[in-house]
Amino acid sequence: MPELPEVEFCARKLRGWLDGRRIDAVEATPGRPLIDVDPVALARDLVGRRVAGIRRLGKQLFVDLSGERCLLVHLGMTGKWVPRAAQKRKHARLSLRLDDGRWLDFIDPRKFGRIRLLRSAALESDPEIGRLGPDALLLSRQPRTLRPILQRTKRAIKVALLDQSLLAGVGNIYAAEALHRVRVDPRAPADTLSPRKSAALARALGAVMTESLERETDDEITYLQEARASNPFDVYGREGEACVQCGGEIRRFVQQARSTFWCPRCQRPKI
DNA sequence: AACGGAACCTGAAAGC
DNA sequence: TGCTTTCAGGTTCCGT
Repeated sequence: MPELPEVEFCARKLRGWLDGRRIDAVEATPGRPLIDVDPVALARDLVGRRVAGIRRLGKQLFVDLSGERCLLVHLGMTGKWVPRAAQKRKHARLSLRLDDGRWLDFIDPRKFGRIRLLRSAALESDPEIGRLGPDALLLSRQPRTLRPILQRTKRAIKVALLDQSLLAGVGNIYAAEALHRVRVDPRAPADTLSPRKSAALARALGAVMTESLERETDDEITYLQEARASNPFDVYGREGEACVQCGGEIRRFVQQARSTFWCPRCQRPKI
């Protein structure tokens, strides 16, 4: 599923496909992932605009457009942008024809994505955007800045890492991977991590996300649950297998209604 | 504030 | 084989 590295990968691809292009035609299907947007009105509002840049904050994508507009895109669980090959892909929800004649399709089988068109001036005051914490990848380069963020909550560290208002971009997979790498119990209260562990965790988050990003070489990203994907992770999806760090058995439990994978042997509740 | 649970969605995989 | 159930997880919302 798209977490920060997958969204960053998407942003980089979009820069190549979209940046500087003019939108000449639009096709959109009503309902999700369009939120409170009439497809016809959206098309009318998009056509003729030129793409001024692509930005990312956490899992949010910002396609900056001429005329002080911004197309906000959240990939949700299954969203991805793909250049159209022979014909429009199944599950295409929004399609853009660019001034090079090519079509770009946003496909999203499960419709968990979100797409909105906003005035640029309205971005900061938007509740969804304004609430986001600092970007996790940027923060990982200032490892000591994580501690004060974790000090703000007593919730379990795994749960805190998924809170986008504390830190933007970390999802279920990378939270588990980073905690495993620094051998922190996912149940440990966030505010009990020492300065040393907090900094190590920040670096581990940066490392696991960067490594994932470097694995992406194709034009189209393959999400983990899709048929062709093999599991590149140390603990995620590896219940019952041996821990690569200590040989212990990887276990799974449900935390805040989602799976947490961990090694009870090397991720001890010490802190 | 924190937490559990449900809802939103569909396809793949597992179970029968 | 074919039908049914379960599971996946980003986000929001609701009740406790």
